Amino acid sequence: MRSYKDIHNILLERIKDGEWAPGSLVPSEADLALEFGCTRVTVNRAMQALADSGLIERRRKAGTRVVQRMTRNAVFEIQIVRHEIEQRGGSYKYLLIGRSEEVPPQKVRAEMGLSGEETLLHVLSLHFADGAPYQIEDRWISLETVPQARHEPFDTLSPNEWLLREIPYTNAEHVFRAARPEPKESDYLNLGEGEPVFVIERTTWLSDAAVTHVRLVHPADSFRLVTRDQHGTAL
Amino acid sequence: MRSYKDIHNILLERIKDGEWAPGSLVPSEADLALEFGCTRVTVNRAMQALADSGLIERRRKAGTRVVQRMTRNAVFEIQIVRHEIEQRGGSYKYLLIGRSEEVPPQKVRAEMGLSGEETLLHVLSLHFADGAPYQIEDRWISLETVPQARHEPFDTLSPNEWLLREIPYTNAEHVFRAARPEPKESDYLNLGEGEPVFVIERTTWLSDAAVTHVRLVHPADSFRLVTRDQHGTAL
DNA sequence: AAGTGGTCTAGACCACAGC
DNA sequence: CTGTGGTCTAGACCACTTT
Repeated sequence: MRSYKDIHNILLERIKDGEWAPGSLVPSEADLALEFGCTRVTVNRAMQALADSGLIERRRKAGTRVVQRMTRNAVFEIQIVRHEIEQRGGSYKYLLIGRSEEVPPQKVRAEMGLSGEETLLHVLSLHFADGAPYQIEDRWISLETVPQARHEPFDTLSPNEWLLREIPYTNAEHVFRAARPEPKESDYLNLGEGEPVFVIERTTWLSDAAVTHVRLVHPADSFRLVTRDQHGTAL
Repeated sequence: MRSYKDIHNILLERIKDGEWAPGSLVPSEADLALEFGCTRVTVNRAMQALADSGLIERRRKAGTRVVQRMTRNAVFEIQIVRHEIEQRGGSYKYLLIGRSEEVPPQKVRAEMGLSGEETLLHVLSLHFADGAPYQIEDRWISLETVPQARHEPFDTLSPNEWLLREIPYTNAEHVFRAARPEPKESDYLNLGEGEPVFVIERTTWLSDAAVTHVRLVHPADSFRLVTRDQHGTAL
């Protein structure tokens, strides 16, 4: 018996091997159903999986083609800083530097899509790995969207961890950059002369309502972001 | 009539709104089928989509639970550098600096999983946006996996573009870092004093056979990597 | 043993886009 | 108008895993 996963893998091989070249038309579902001795629905499931991973494009009547555009997606996982460090066997420490309610600078307001001059919760903190500064977390939290944050001291639990626990679902936008550190940052991170920093800026929303904006600053010499993408093993 | 997409969205809302809290058990397929007045298969498709995007976890007999794991995925798209620049309305230029067959340094061999001392094709080139250096492409190509590359001059078509066109499918691994530029790089990119670089290292495979390893170096002051993740709009 | 998800079949109707 | 994909139903059997 051939499952739709089997069929998916067979079709995948044909694309990989170039048997079905990029841009070429592949047989119709009905034909493939005949070939594999199964229902059209089963073939459909296999093809939909391939379409989801972006390897084929399907249009009614026009049929199914192997994609020509060869853009690839890379996925990386954002997790709690503490887990990130502990997973590598490192020892983790958290330090709260400051916590206050302020009107954020224009730049932050723009990122979060805020119009007025509302005050947000501003939390500045440091994360350490094995005793060395690992990350500055400079965060703004919307008290309108997340009023519970007002009562959180953030003295032992980082905003990063608290938010990921509390907020059930979000959309996010990330910016990654290399940069020269600001003097303060250089100080906090205990950076060597001329050492750049790796900056991640993330804004998250809960159904169109901005939740938080954070600037994460890492020493370049000890930080790298890694992804491992396996296009073929999905499903 | 309720399609599986409708059901998917309804269930998604329940997770977003916290009606189904993280870690909680959600009703069985049979129950939901009753609620929505459709077949269990239809509910199954909706739930599988949610499981695929990582929002729920399903185990036979144990049932389906909203995930507690607090990680988020960010996705970015790898595309041809030329398109990246032209899409922003910039003018693109390509310059080949060097092309030779060499034994790569140990570090590259390790990344690509090469054991022997085989010679690879080494191509060094520059990509310009609006006349300014945008990216150094320092690339090694396996002539075993991609023998066609031997006959490519790469004088007008970049390896980046050629490979993305020719190689139908790969797995990839990325490393992102901030770094101080090497003197040569600083020279090629025409960097200001003390300006760091943003480095992407990518290795790709075609079914376990290493295809290529590339080091992409960008001036930090003019480069940022952006992702926009919409957890909810998939499917 | 029993409950839950995983998947298949056979047949059907619809939606869309080329012709 | 017709071919192709998109999806649903009703019923069935199987595969896990927990009890």
